[in-house]
Amino acid sequence: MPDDLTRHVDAETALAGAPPGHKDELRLWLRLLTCTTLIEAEIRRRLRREFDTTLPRFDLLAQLERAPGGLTLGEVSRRMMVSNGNVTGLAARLEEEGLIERRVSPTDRRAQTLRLTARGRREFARQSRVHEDWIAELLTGLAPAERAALHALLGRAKASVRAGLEGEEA
Amino acid sequence: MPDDLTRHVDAETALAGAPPGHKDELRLWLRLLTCTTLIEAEIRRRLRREFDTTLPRFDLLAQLERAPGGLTLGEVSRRMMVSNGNVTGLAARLEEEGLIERRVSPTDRRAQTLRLTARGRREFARQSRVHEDWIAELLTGLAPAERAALHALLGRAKASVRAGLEGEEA
DNA sequence: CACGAATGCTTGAAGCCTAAAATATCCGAC
DNA sequence: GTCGGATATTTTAGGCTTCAAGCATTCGTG
Repeated sequence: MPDDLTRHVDAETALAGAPPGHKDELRLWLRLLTCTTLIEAEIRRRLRREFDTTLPRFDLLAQLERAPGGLTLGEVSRRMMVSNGNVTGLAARLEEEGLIERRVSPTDRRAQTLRLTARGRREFARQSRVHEDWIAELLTGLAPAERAALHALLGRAKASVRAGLEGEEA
Repeated sequence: MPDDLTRHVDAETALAGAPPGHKDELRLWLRLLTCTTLIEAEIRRRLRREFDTTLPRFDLLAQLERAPGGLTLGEVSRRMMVSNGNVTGLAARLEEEGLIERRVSPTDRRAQTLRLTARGRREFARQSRVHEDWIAELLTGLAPAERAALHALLGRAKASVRAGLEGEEA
């Protein structure tokens, strides 16, 4: 008879019916979270120091940069994976700073389209050039093959998570 | 109706048509961020729904659970990778809820040690059991070998990022 | 012992973020 | 046309988060 693995598991876990050994997944998640947090904190710090701006502001500008026709607040909210109310405030601040402008949609009076102003486009170009270098710099410790492998595995992880999200199986 | 974040399109997908070029590292970073954000948002949502709590609260309890002797606010702040002021407020709320207690350190009157109360220990046990299952559930789409490979690559990424952090080259 | 630097924590101002409720508009079925 | 459900946005209340400034205490060094 091979090892009796159940002897190493406490009764409570065994009774729960769930397969034990979930510590692995937990460790993976914690490491994923640590990596992201480290990079994100560093990028935030540099954005603040170099450009006196924040990551959400930068992200919103990035969304608009990629959508020359502009985006509604709702589209921005979906792409940034944040709430609608969040975008309302963010857009208000950016508009106040003259980086974006809002226009009521001609076809739908409920919706407003956000666009970069000339100044916003200029400012974002300035920021994004440097931002891209920062990211590359932080990830230079990985060989190209490692980056490719990591990208692929994260793609698998993303698919797994999406499959497990509630309210998506219907 | 509340915002339904699960329906949101992630930033990376929205970027699929972005101008090509030299953006491997950027794509990798965006995918990493997307994965983390997806999991984190789902965990936050479930914590709120099932336990009427938040991720930072849960994380702080988790830190204390792992440190039976208690931790000072500063140690908690370092382990959670958040600011001191953040922990001050978080601890105040948890203490108010009776889940943790604070005690002035006998050896250093500046420092305060945080500990779980009996109730805090019970509550965290209840939450963490389920939390662990959630994580495992979200990552079941990955084969064990994939999880191991991802864990290793993230370890490499973490090392790369740490090497690139400012003020750490000395 | 004294004093300046370092450490532990708190406070305050500002911004980020969510969920839920409220408002306005659109659209389709009758 | 009009009514009801869906959609786009804003508002509100509350929590999270940071940075910077400030207070209290400790430590190292002269």
